[in-house]
Amino acid sequence: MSRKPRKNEEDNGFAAWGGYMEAKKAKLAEQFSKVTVELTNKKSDIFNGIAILVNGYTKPGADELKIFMAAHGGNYHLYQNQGGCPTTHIIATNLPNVKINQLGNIPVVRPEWIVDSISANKLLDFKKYLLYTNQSRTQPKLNFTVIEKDKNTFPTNEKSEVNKILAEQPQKYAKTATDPQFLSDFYNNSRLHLISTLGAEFKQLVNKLREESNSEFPGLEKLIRSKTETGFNSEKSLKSDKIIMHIDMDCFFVSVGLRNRPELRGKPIAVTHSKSGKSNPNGPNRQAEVDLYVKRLPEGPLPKLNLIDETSSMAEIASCSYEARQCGVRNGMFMGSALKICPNLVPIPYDFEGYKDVSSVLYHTIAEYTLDIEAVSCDEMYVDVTKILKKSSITVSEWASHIRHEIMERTGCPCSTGFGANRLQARLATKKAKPNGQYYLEPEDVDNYMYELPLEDLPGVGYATIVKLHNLGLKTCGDLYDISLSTLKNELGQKNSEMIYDQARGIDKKSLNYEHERKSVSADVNYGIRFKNHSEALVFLESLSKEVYSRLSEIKMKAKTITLKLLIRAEGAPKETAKYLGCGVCDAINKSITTSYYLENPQHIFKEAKNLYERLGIVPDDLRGVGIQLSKLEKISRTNKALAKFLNQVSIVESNITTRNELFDNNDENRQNNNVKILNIENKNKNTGVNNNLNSTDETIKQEIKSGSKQEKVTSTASKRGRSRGNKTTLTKSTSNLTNYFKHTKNEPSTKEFKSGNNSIDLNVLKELPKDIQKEIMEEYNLSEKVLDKLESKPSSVATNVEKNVDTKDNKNNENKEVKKKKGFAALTKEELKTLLKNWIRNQEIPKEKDIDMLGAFFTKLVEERKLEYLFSMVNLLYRYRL
DNA sequence: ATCCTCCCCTAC
DNA sequence: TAAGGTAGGGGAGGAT
Repeated sequence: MSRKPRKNEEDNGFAAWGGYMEAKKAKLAEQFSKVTVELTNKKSDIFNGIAILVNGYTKPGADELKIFMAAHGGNYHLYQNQGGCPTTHIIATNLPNVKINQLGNIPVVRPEWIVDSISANKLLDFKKYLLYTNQSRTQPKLNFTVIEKDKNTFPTNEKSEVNKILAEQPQKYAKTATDPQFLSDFYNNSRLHLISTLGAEFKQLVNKLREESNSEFPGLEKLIRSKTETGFNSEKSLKSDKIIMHIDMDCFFVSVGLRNRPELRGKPIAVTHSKSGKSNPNGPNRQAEVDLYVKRLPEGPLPKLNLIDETSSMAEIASCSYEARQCGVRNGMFMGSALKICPNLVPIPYDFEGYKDVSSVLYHTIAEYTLDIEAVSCDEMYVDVTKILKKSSITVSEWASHIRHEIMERTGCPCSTGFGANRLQARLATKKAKPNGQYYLEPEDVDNYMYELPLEDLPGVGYATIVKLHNLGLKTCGDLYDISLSTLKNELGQKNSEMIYDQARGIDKKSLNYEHERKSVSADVNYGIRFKNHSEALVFLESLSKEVYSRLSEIKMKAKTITLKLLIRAEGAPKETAKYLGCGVCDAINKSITTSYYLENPQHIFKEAKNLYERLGIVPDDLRGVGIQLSKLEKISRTNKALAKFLNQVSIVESNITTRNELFDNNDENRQNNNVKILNIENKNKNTGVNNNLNSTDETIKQEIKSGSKQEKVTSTASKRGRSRGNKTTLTKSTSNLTNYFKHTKNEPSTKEFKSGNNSIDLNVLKELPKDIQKEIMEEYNLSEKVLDKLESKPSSVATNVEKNVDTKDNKNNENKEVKKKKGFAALTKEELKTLLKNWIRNQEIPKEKDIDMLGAFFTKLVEERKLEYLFSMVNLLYRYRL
């Protein structure tokens, strides 16, 4: 029964690794402490010819690695083979299965390679830093056989539906969603995806900057100083309570693309995937699809479709220059169509990294003046400049010139700014200011300006709304002045009518929203979806589940509602779409379910998505689009509060140990009082269990514990079940409850478990419990002592989900051990975590704050995921090794 | 009334 | 060839 700590095993614990990184980081601290606005000084050329792509979470993080590469002559790729330049190395510490098949023959290297190379001031051999030591540099380009090989090469989940079905795949892949590489290929090339994700990122950035702000604005201070020097004309008073600025980059993608192509300035330019303006001459006849599309449009003016012929490119124009707009070219137009009205139109490729960089500079530039920013998208925001104008006493026009000049200087891209008393007026002013201009729609001009304004210029008035308004005979905002609100309501509904009614008069009651709160997370693919059968569709659904989960976990949230969004080929629509691999004319089917538990891992999401999919009874052949949306979101506990939260949930009933600090305070007095009696589980996460069969009365177990001088208040569902309780809880009763817990919270059976009727108990957990509790459980289950003795001789390994992906054969491999440590607690084996905790306690080491937070987060996760067996054994260890 | 689900619409 | 995503506001109509 002895659970003595093994000696000297794995002395390179987490703390040691942390120290390693700290030392390296300290040395290079100045290089990444600055915001990305500042260009890092070139330090060396050691990474000449190296182009890295960072995959997933790494330490140091992607932002830091990016700066390292920039400072030492290397390239940083946002997506594979960016700009036609081959990616030479993938940097990762933890590669989810979903991404393994996407890497081709590019070596996957741990980030220490970068850090160590910089420390050594020379390029070290990356082979020593390979994430997977048996990865071959000479692997041929991704094909079926390689996928098979990869299956053996990388640790993958045997049960994975993906792998099962991959094995049944035919030898040939189209560039469709059945290709394992498809999802990343698609997202790496989707402008709309980029726009969406960047938009969300910058909203988050504003939140973060506001949170971390020390209320110092160096730009503003400098402006105030220079104003007194140069004697700007001061403005006595502002024309409205507030002055709102709307700022928008001019044809953003084009401007970024032209930074390094000055020779193209002044020409009609289009950012598009199409190079030749032509599509496959053997493609399908397009007329049938166009006809059907027109047929399904609402009554009203038709969009321009006459420019589509059988071979012109249907690649969309993401952004076009003002010269192109003069010919009638518009964003979103097909390249082939645009070329017909503008034969000189010059196509330029996307530069996704450039967009990101320029956006970042834009936001950080504004943030030097104020944080009263509402991010709209990567190239557009609203800013309350009232304070800026008051403090610096400059005019709207002076400020506009100043900030536009600064943005041009720092980004190389022009922007336009509009000003007004509210966001609507500011926004309309920007429209007038463009391109590369500024305009202040002053209060006294608003009425005149609005009267003439076409209704389609109002934000929120799009195609469908304008059709309805035109059908009512309404063209301009002025036309609305003669109409009653109720007439409008019949067509447009309550809120929309009020909004348009107000806006037509220049009124906008909505104030700027500085703190953005996410309400949903989704991942949609309506391109390249061509499935022959349900299996293919489900494989894709599984990878999409992982994708949407990774987005959910990035924002540290969990969800209660999942919506499956499908596009189905419309009746009569040709099977082969006009646009290559497009979705064609479709009907949308959405189905959602609100779950009784939190969706917080990819398995949950896939399970529910699969259910919804099956319930919809789709013909897989007709599927043209798939999306998963998660809503009813809730924040997962913040990591820095995680341990505290955990300790509230699981009160450690031990004489003096009640707080986080005391838990790790290893003084002698405490050690003597460590007569651990029982864990007090206060289950606040009623609905977080993965186990749907959880008996609700067993969900909440609260126990009153007598703990030294402290006595805690109790409300227990045990009493509802008629259990006897007093204000003292005896060991026996507590243990009963604990035993009960084991019976009902088991989600998936562990590898080693004992069945007793419908109940099962994990022997490894049992083994970790205090002896007296063990005894009682064993009595209840009629287990003999021999069971545990047997176990004692074998290495302990509880098969929890936490460990499933860890390849045990790697345990002897030091390099891989180090890898695991970097992944955080969730990826450590039980033994490794045990050793880590043990070392902390034995060495009387006070763990680093971040380690404690990480541990707390990990424990909280275990509670929420109902991996209580694992949790109990870990917590128990904390006490045990203190004895 | 108020909520929920399933849409539709709009914006970038 | 081509990369037709994503979040949020809101309405209709049924459930409570």
